[in-house]
Amino acid sequence: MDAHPTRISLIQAAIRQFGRGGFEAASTRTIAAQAGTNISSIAYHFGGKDGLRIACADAVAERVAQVARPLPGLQDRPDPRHARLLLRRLVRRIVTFMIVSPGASDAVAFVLRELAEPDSPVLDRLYATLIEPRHRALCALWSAATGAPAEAEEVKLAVFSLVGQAVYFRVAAPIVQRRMGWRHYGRAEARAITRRMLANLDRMIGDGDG
Amino acid sequence: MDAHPTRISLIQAAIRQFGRGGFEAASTRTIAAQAGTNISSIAYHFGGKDGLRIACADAVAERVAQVARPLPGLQDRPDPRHARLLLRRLVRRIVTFMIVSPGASDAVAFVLRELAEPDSPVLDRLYATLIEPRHRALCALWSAATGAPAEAEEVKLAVFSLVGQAVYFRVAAPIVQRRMGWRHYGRAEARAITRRMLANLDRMIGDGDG
DNA sequence: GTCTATAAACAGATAGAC
DNA sequence: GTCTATCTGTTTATAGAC
Repeated sequence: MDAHPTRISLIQAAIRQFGRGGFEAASTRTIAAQAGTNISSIAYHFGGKDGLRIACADAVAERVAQVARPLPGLQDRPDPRHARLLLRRLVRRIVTFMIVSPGASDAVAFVLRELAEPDSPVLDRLYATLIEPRHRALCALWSAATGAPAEAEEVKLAVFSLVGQAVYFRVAAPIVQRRMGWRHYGRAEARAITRRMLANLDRMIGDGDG
Repeated sequence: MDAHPTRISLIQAAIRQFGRGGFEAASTRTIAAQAGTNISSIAYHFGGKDGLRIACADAVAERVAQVARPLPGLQDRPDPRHARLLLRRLVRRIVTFMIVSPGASDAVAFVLRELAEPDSPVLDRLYATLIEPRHRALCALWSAATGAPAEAEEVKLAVFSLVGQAVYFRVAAPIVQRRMGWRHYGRAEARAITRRMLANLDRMIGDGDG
């Protein structure tokens, strides 16, 4: 909420550290040092390490919400061709965000770690603010593109399949890059991944019933 | 290598703990207690916590190698229809292994954590023994099914897309289950995921050039 | 091989100066 | 708000009894 510079630096450093080795592996000392401030600032601004964790979850959720802001409203139901176009645009945006934007690696790793932990203290928060609304929106678009009901099991699983691919390309980057012979994720690599994911999307949507 | 019972118990407990909160979050005390032995056993059998980490990586790689043993040899090149059949069978097997087999959750989480860490001490090992050979085999099958060259960029990315979906369904299980309204991953849930992934596979392979 | 006891380094939290 | 200093508990590693 607050735009205090120390607060922001701490959150940024914490997402990085939490994303790399996990919450418990990151030490408040390292985070504070990387943020260019003192350890006690964490207690002052967030009440402790756990408070910092929550603040990180909120920060990521808010950042993603801003990137995904111009999503078409759920109320207007586009025709199949338009829905497919919007889905393609979203896939492009997701891949671009995840692959090329700096810092996305740590943010995605942080979120996935929290999502994987069954009793993470921020799981409810992330699900309600980040996962659920966006997954629901994608299901609605998928439904408009294919004609299947938006809340059908098949549709929900299809959307998970799609985002799962993107998440994997980001999180498993070290081995993907090694297998592909890539030195890093740059524009060319992002383009190749985008091409593949768009092809997957088109085929999964098919000509109707998927 | 050794079949010493304490060794095995320790590895099993360690994979579980490493998979849940990450390597650094797991304490040797907890691991030893869960294995029903003393902390010092870790130093004795593995030289220390790092040695245990390596032993875990080898254990998972070996276990997967056993499950994936009856893979068709790379030298014989099946015709497209047969290749598609084999791919479908492999998808079934992968989902079954990941979703329903007990303990797979922790093993997958452990491996993914190591793969995500760019300078994990066991990344090279896991890549060489677990990732590369299996990815290569899948690419060969994909090639046989579609006609595309096995080492083409598109093919390698397609295979990553496919396994990425399965990994995501496993690792992000808490939110998948919440969104799907599932209480856990059982036979019915595994069947639904398998159905979706087989549909994805069929469409991605298409009628040829994918 | 498995245990107890302990060492040395590290963690997060906090009291209080400024 | 930010710092230093310190408290308390926990970490891994290890020495040595059995």
